[in-house]
Parts: sequence; C-alpha cells; structure tokens
Amino acid sequence: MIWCVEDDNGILETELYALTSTGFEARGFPDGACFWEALQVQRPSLVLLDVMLPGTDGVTLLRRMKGDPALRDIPVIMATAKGTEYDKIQSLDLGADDYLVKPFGLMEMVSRVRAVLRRCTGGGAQSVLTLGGLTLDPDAHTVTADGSRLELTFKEFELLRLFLAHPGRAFAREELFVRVWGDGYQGETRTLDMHIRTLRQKLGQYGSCIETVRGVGYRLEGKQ
Amino acid sequence: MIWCVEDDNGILETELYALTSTGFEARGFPDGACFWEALQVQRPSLVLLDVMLPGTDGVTLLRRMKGDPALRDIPVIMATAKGTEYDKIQSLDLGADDYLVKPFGLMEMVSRVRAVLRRCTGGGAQSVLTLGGLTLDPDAHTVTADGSRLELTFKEFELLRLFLAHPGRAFAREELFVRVWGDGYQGETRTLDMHIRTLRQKLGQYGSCIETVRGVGYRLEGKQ
DNA sequence: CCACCTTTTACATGAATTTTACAATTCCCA
DNA sequence: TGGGAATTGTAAAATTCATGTAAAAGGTGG
Repeated sequence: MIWCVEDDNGILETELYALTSTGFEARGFPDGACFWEALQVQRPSLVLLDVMLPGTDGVTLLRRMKGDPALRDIPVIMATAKGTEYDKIQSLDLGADDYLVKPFGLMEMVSRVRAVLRRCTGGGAQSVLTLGGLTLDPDAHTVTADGSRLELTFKEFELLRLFLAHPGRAFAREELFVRVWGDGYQGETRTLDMHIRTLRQKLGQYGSCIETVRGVGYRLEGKQ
Repeated sequence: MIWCVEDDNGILETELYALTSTGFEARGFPDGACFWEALQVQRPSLVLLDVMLPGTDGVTLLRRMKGDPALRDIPVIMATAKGTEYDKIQSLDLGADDYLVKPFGLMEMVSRVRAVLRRCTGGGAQSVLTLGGLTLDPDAHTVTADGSRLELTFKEFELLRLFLAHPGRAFAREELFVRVWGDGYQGETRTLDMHIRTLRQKLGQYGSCIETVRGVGYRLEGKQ
C-alpha cells in the first residue's frame, strides 16, 4: 500500500492513477494532518511525500516519522517543485530514501517507487504475474510460457506486464503509449501494432490472448 | 546510516566519501553539539567518533551515549591522532567497539566499520555465497572458481556479491550504481559495462552466467 | 614514483525500435 | 449486398540506441 501526500488534487489523482494501474494499492492525503492521523492506525509500505504542504510541511513530517521508532523504517520518497540542493540534502539526511523533482514523469515515479521498495524490503517483493501457463516475473525480468523461457524485448515486456496486471481490461492505443512509452500519442505510425505483433508471435499459443479492440486498442483475454 | 563526527572538514569529507562510495549511507557532523542534537531524532547504525573535538570531546560524548539506555547499543568506533595508550584503553573501557589511529587508511576504516557492524548486528559471520563452482566468502573477501582463487578488485567483488546474494534477479543499471557505488545515476559513461566486462573475464566459464538484460541492466543466471 | 584500480573517451557492433509501404480486414451506408 | 473508407496486420528497410570493446587518462595507496 503506497500513500501519497500531495495538496494539488490534480497531481494527487494522477499519482494514484499511475500507481494503481501498475499494480500497486494506493491512497491519497491532501495534507499532513490527515496523513498523520491515518498513520496512527495503519502502516503503508511506502510514502510519497510532497515537501510543500499546507499546515505541516513535508520535511517536518519526515522528521517526525524518522523520530518515531514505529514509523522510522517506512520508506519515504520526497517530492518537491523547488528542487534546491538544500532541500535534497536535508531530506536525504533526515532519512528519505529517494527524491523526486517536480514535474516528474509518472514512469520515473513508479520506477523509483519500485526501486525503493526493492531496496528496503530486503529484496524482491514484487509479485509474479500469471495467466494460465504464462508467467511474468518483474524481479527477474523474465517471462515463461508453460515453463520455457521467452526472450522478450523491453517494450514487449512492459506491454505484457501491463496487460497481465489488468487482464480483461481494454487499453486504448493512446493509453498504451502513455504507460509504456511514457509520452503521448505517437502520430500515424504502426509502431504499436508492430510490438503487439512480435509479442503475439513470441507468446505462441498465448498470442491469441491479446485481442484487438477495434477503434480502441488491445485487451488481454482473461480466461485460458 | 553511518555518522561521522570530525572537526577537520577535509578529513570529514574524505570519510563520508569513502563510506558512501562503498555503499553506506553516511552523514557528517563538525562538533559534538549538533551530533548530539541529531541523535535525539534519529539513530545511526554506527558512529565514527573523533576524540579531539571543539567543545565537548569525543570521550565525553561516548560516555554520554553509553549512559543513555536508548543509545547504549549503537556501535562506536573512536578515532584520534593522539594514539596514546591511555586514550585507547579509556575508550574501549567505556564501551567503544573499535579504535582507529590517525592517519588511518580509508580502506582500513571502511573494513573496520564493516567488521563492527557485522559483530554488532546479528553477531555471527556472514554466510558464504555460492553458485555452482563459484564461491564468495564475504568475511575472507575471497572468490574461488572450481577451487582456484580469483583476484577480484573491490568493485568487481561488490558486484559479484550483489549478484550472488540475489541469483536470477535483474538489477537495473541505476540500482547497481546505488548499491555498489553508493550514489545515483552515473551519466552516459561505460563505467559499469567496464566492470561487468572484467568481472566476466575473470570468472572464466562462469562469466556467461552474468546475463545482459537489454534496456534494464544485468542478471546472474540462477541455474548451473 | 610505481603499480594497480577505476573512470573516461571513442568507436564498433548488433539488437531493438521505428518508419515506410502496402495488404488485409472490418465497418458503415447506400 | 457491395463498395469505399477507416482501421489494423504484415514485411522489409531504415534508423536509433544500448551495449561491447579497447586504449588512454586519472586517482589512489603503498
């Protein structure tokens, strides 16, 4: 469970969206007060903490967390628009595990969350994704079909990871570009189709699980 | 997190550099006052404490720490230029875990830090890591392939230690930098590739166990 | 000052990705 | 139902990019 503390509601929604859609559970807080309150009854596995907050600021919250033995070992990633060297040093000195400078890309944010979780929770903590005889291991970065290893390229792997994280859900082409490529819609080109094609081929009998949703995008069929 | 208390800024920087570059988190303090203040909100896993300090001296700080039940079990290494037998005896009597005489080599310092941490956290010796005919002994700092000793450099050793500790897992380049170099992303340079290359060469037949995960980083293949 | 470890620089290589062009399919409406 | 438009599939070519490699430069410790 990832907790995001961020006063800008638009940014908060975006963060939560990015996290939930990549397989994390996530919960948002608009200010330090309600975050701190929730912290008394529940323990997140990581906190994404904005420095600039109404009321109690992020650095103060971080200091409080690191001063509390019960909360000290919860990993924290600080986020700020300021990006001054001082903030960074101060936060890292106080025990933050990483630091993001706004505006940050969602892909970067998610991968840093992954990295910090890996570092802190003693190693591979990501869950293996499966569908029928298909298995995707995010830690080992491997895919197997009925036990035999498949050699996927980076984009193919990311596409499959996304599909397997949400079986049955249809992803718009635009959305796939945002999620896998990190940037917006790539003009009129067959790039995406190309990767879907090679992915289908490499998946063999499971290739047909990736269905075309005409006019929309693609979907991984849930049953097998 | 290692804390260094040292009034000479040049020495302090050097110590911090040596520690961070070998994978430790480190933070420095120029005098006893700010060190003591920080100690009220955060707990280091080890303190490297200079005896000669402006204001409160190191031996007094050590006595205070050992007198506080909340701080008593934090390991302390004392450092001094004096090197008199009296200081040494006094510090060890007061509960210091080790003692360094200036000028000390950085490698010696780091290895003593490691040794004390090993002794204090968890106590016993570290376990030997193996994969097939490969053997890495963290305590002896040796590597053997099919019984014959390999001469690895520091970075090579740290890389191999990380791989052997998590066989099969893919490490992102960024992560390898954080965990072996101690700092974040190293610009566009071939440093990491270089060390992987020499490591592969020295590992001989086992060199091919280190697989390239294109677009991600490297992975030690688990089976042999 | 020497030896060795590490990093940098420059370039080679080959894989991954994207583009281009065209074929095939689906959909819509006459 | 059939033809045209829109959409997607396919194949090869082109390009981009990540990694491998080698030699040289830079540092560090003895």
